[in-house]
Amino acid sequence: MTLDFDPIDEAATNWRGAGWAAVDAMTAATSITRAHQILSGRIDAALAPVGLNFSRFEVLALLSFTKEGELPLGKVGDRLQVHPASVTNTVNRLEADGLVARKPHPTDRRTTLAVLTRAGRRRVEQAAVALAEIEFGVAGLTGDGRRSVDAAILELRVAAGDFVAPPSQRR
Amino acid sequence: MTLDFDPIDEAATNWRGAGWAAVDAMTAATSITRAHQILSGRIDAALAPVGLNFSRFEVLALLSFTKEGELPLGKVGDRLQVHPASVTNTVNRLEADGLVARKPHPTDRRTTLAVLTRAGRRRVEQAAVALAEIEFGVAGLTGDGRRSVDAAILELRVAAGDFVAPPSQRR
DNA sequence: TCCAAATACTTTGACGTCCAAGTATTTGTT
DNA sequence: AACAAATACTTGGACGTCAAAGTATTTGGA
Repeated sequence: MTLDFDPIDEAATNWRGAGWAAVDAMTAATSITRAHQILSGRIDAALAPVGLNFSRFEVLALLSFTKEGELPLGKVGDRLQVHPASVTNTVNRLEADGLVARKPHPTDRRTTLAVLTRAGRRRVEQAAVALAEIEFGVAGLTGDGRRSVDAAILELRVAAGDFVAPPSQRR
Repeated sequence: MTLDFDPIDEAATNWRGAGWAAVDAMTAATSITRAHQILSGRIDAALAPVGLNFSRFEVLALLSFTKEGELPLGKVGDRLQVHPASVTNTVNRLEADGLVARKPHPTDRRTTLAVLTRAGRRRVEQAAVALAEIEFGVAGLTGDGRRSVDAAILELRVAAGDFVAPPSQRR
């Protein structure tokens, strides 16, 4: 299945040949798309034995960082930048596995809290270890590569309005 | 919805606080994941008025680069790095829209060819223009940023075995 | 005080992706 | 020549994502 040429390089050549514009933008977008494919495959493979996928892991990790191990579902969606319906779905599955529980908000009855259970806390620790072992799928990226990816994508995220204040200090 | 802090920066702080390893790998992976989210949202939005999504566009573009405007479904999957079942699904929809047609392979009866129709060729041209207009969603990335993303991800793709020969010359 | 608008979550449905299994055909070996 | 293995595609099922609509509750004015 391995090709004997760089498919992105090839695509760039084809685009130029067809007289299509924005070739450098196309290669950047394609690179990012392919990188995501690679990472997500590796990450889900590493998490499968632990009984999680990346979405579920992200929710558990987020909860584990809070003081009480709980957060309104809406906040979870905001922080992870996913659709409310996806949060509902993810929390449903985590709840079915006993890794989080739903709890009514003490003062706002519209709101539901996701609470990390003891099992959930154990599980997220295992998952963090599993992910660290595979370096989050970025094995192959050098330190320089990682930093330049972070920096470049920071521009993109800021331009996309992910957040407003300048980053305090990215290390 | 816009946060007043960088969520990835925040995550890095939390990970360090929890004593979890591979923080720099985590931020790189998260950056790429988020970048993909941003791009794919912008790209699909730009393609929707044209009546395509990115997968369908990729298939049409690939076909348009071939001499005859046709390719076996398996080759399509190889080049676009997607699962055979996804190719079947995508081609089904393109066929329903009259943008490609299926045709038996002249000598190998196991194989099916996807052939670009005249409507398909018109459509892919429109889509290419629409994508160029939004710079493939990477507006916000400078030229330097695009080049460094390409270069870094090239390492990753090579390490992942996407292709074997060294890139001829990535500009 | 009252009520329209905003907010929070869930439900339903359309799509997309992958895996696993099934069918058809070709290849490679004996 | 015969047949097991490989190849090519499709089908069906599990999951994930989002959009739109529905329900419940709270907010902010008039």
